[in-house]
Amino acid sequence: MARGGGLSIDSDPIGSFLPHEPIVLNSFPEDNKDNNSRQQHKWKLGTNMDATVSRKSSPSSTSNTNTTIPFQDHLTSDDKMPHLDEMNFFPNKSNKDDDDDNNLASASTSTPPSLDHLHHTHDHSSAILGLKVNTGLNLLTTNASSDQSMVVDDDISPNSGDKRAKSEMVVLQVELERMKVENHRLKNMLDQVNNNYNALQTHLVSLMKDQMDKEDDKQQPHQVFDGKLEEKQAGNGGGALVPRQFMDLGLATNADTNETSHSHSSSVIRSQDSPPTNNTEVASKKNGGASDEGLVFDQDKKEFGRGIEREDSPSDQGVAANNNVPKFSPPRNVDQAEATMRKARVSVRARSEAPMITDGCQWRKYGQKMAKGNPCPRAYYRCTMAAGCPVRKQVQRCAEDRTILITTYEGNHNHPLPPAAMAMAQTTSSAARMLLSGSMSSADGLMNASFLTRTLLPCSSSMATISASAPFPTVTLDLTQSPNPLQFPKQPSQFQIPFPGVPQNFANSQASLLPQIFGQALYNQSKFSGLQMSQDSDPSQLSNQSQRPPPHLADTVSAAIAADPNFTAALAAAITSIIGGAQPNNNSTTSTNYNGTTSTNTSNGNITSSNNK
DNA sequence: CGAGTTTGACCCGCGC
DNA sequence: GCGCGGGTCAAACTCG
Repeated sequence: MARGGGLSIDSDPIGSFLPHEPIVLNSFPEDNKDNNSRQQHKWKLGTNMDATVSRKSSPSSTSNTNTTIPFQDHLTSDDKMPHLDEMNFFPNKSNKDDDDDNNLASASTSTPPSLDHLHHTHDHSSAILGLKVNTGLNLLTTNASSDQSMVVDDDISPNSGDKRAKSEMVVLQVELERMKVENHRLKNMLDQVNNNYNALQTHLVSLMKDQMDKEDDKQQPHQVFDGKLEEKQAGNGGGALVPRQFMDLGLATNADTNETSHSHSSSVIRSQDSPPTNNTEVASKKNGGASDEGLVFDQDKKEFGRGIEREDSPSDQGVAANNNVPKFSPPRNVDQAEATMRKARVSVRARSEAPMITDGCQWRKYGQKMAKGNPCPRAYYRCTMAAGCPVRKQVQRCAEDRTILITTYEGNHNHPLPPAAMAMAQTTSSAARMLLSGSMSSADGLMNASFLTRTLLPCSSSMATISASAPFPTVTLDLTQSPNPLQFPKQPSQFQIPFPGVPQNFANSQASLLPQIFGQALYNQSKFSGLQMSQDSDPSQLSNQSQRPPPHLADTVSAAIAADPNFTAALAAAITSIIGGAQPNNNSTTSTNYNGTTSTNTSNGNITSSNNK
C-alpha cells in the first residue's frame, strides 16, 4: 500500500512496531479541521463520554438508536445520549468553556498565529462561539426540555417521529453552528497567516535593503572589524569578520546574492547564494561529482526552485573567489563551523505507534540500519518531493520506550511545500537555525554549546533540548515528556530548554502543534529581532505571560507559559523568546516565500545533509 | 512497468 | 593502521 503513494510508511521494523496511522503533523486548519475538532472534543470531554462517539453519532445513528434518544431519564448515562451530552456540553458551558474550546481548537489546528493573533482570534472566536453556540443551545435546550418532558420514555407518544426529527434537527443545527464557528475561526486564522506573511515580507524587504547598505559600507573596510580574525583565518574570505549576527545575512549576501535578490526581490531572503564558496563545500565534493544531490543546500537556489547546483560549479567558486564581498562569504575558518552547521539536525520525539510521522512531505526510504545501542533499526529517508531536495530524515524508535518515535530532520527543502508540510519544515528549519545561530556565535566556528547552554539552561525542563555532543548540533524537540524537569532521560550532554507548565496531556497533541509553534516562533523571531516586536505582540497577551518585562529568557519563557493558559500561545511565546534570545539580532529570517515555500536562512545558509561522502 | 522498499556492500570519519 | 559505527549506494525485489 505504501508503496505507491510515496508517503512511505513501510512495514519495516521501525514501523512494524505498531501498525497504525501515522501521526499527522499538519499545520493547516483545513487539513485537520475534522480531526482536530474530534480530538479536541475527545480531550475535552474526557471523563464520561467519548467525544468521538458523540461526534460520530450522526443524526442517523441517533435516529437508529430509536428511543428518541437524548432525552431519557438516562440523561446522565454516558453511553446513551451522546448528543445530549454534546448539547449540554455547550449550553452549560460558560464563556470560559468556550474559551477553552477555542484554545484547544486553535491549539490543535495549526498555524500558530502570532501571539497577538492567537489572542485576537481567540477572543473573536469566543465571541462568536458564545453567540452562535448559544443559539444552538437554546434550541437544544428548548427541545431537550420539551422532549424530555414529553417524549422520553414514552415511545408511545404519537409524536415520537416528530420529536425524533426535531431532535435530529437540533443536533444538526448545533453541528451547523459549530461548523460555522469553526469556519469563522479558521478564516480568522487564515487572515492572520496572510497578515503574518505580508508583514514578514515587508520585514524581509527592509532587511535586505539594510543588508545591501551594509554591504556597501563594508565593501571597503571590512577588515577593520577585528584583528583576531585575521589571526584565525588567515586570509579567508573575511566573512568571519562579520559578527555572528550577520552570518546569515552575510552568507546570504554575496555578490550573487545581490543580483538574485534584486531579481527575486520580495521573496528572497538573504540567501547565501553561493555558499558553496570555495572550501566550504569541500566535504561534499569528496566524491567528485558523486555527491548526488549535492547536499549542498543553496538557499537561494532552493528558494527559487532551481535545482541544486553543484557547489563545485566553477562559477560559484569564482564568485566566491573574486567575490569582492568577502565579508559575507563564508570564512574558511568557518569551514569547520559550516561543516558543523551543515549537519545541523532537528530531532522530534513523539509518542506514536505509527511507523512514521506524516509531515506532509514525500519520503523515500533509501536505507535502513541497525544502530548501536538500539534494537530498533534506523530508517533513512530522503525527500522526494523535488529532485535534489537535500532534506533527509531518520526515523527510529526509542530504545527505552518503543512507543516513542524519533524523527530527525536534516536540511531544508529546496522546493515549494504543500501546506501540510510547511509546518514541519518551518519547525525544523527554525529550530535548526536557532541552533546554528547559537553555535555560530563562537568565533572558532565550533559549536558553542556554552552559548546555548547559557541561554537555555536556566530554565530546565524538557521539551526541546540541544545536544552539544553529537558531531553536529542537534535540537531535540521532545513531545513526549511531561513538564517535569527531572525526568528527561537523556544523554548527559544535552541541554534542555524548559517548557514548564506544558501539560502532559499535550503530549500527543503536541505532535501536531509543535511544527506550527515553531513555525510561528520562527516568524515571530523576525519581529522580535527587529521591527515590530512590541507592535505585534498583543499587549494583553504579553502582559499576561509575563507580568513583568521579560528581561531574561528563562523568565520570559516561564512567565509566558505559566501565565498563559493557551498552550500554543505560551509555547510560541516561549520559543520565540528563546529564539529571540539566542539570536537577538535577527539576522536570519525565515519566511514563506511567494510560492509557499518556507525558507529559512540559516546562519550558514546551508544546512546540508550529510552525504558528503 | 514504474515506483518504492529491502538489504548487503561500500565509504568515511573517528577513536584507540 | 585498524576496527567500529554511521550514512549512503544500488542491485534485487515487491507491489499495484
